[in-house]
Amino acid sequence: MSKLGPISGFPEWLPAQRMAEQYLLQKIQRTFELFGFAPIETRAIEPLSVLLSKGDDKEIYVIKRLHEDADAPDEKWGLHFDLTVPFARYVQEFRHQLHFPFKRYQIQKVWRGERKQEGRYREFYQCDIDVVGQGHLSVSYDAEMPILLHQVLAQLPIPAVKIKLNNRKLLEGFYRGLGIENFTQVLRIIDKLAKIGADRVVGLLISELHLSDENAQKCLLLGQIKSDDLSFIAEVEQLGVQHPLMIEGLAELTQVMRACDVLPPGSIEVDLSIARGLDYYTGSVYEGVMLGHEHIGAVCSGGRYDNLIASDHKQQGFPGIGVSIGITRILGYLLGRNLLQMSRSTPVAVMIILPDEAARTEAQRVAFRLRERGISTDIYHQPQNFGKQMQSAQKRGIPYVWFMGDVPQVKNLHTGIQQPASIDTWQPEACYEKLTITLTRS
RNA sequence: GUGGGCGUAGCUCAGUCGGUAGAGCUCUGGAUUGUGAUUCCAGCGGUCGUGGGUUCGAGCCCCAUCGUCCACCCCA
Repeated sequence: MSKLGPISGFPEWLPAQRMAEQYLLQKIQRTFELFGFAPIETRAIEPLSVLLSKGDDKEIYVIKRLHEDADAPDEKWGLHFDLTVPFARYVQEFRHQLHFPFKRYQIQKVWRGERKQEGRYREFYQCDIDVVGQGHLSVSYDAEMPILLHQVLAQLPIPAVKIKLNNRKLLEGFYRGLGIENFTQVLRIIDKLAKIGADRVVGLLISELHLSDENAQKCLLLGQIKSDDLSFIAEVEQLGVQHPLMIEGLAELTQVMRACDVLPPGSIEVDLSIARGLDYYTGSVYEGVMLGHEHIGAVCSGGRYDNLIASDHKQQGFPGIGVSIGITRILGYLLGRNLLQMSRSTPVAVMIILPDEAARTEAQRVAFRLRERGISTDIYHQPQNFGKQMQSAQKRGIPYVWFMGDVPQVKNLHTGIQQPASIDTWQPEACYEKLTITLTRS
């Protein structure tokens, strides 16, 4: 026991906080299923070769047995750093048993070796959905993603999330139309626009990538385009760049924006500075930020990947699209700033007051019956003043206490109302039955 | 990994020029001998992150180290 206390980047919550986390995870899971996604879980580890093939320079934790033979085979494993790469491997492995287009969700922990900061962890949950097609995948799925994100996030007790939308083909075509080759480098710099501003972006494009003043300006102008309607089309065309890939991207983006008409105003916008990770995205890309809390970065993100899942020699490939919700980032931030109020720190809905030891048998009989009826029930651990017992219940947020007797009574600790109650019919009021979470301020 | 800020009670922090360690909240007990939240009283709780140095004397000054936060990098 040399190392006690927290390990940096590996959060551990108190019961009330974990209940809040489970609450969010359950809401998310239910919405994923509403949209027709099926659950899977992949193992925590993958061969290093799988992780490294698409992972760029991710910080990966390598797994090793303590008593591993010195001459053990070379196969090395690592903890997965996201859920998309393991999913790609999974699809390839089980492709003959899956139905395409395959819609799946996956809610699991992932691990990254990055340095801890607010909103940034080394062990955290990702809530991931993806759709994978065989040979072809309709652009209508590109539109389903932001709609789903909005419907999931809008019902959670968190600040409003704005989803930003872009398309890699549009950007790449535009840059190619200008004769720029190092596409991903330009993306990397344009992506910083919101953070470092227009002047420094242009400066970097010229100094680091040796773009001409004119090209740097055009890249900036493209990156500065934002709109919550279709006006971005004219703005892009006005820049006078021609390229087939750009036209294609523009058309896809338009189709997605049109489909998002069902969303309330202000919940989505086109933002041509959004690039996302530099690795496998090929078309639509998404990123969501909490309004008023943009500094912690994206709380959800994703995009289309047409080449992530390698094709069978003669067969067509498996284009996919997906998004991920960073529930640990959201929750860690809100809890760290005390922006969430949980109504209780235990699932218990009613606690039975224990007058003396002789009453324990009766208390257990009452508890048995209430639990049988699906009511989370606990018995106070020792005989004590009723005041003490009630105070204890109140501190843990338990909404009701139960007084045994010839005519049993139940008291609501929120309202102070005490009434006769029967173990066969009493129900907690709906608003007190389960944990409630409220967002304070913001 | 690189650079900067900060480490004092469980939490938030004060601590003057270097002179024996403080407050609020929390927690425990009592006022209140079976019905809570308010109020009042008392108590518990610190090797001042750690190690070294300067000094008659260090929470305070110096060095190192660890932790943490911020920026870079990258991302949920």
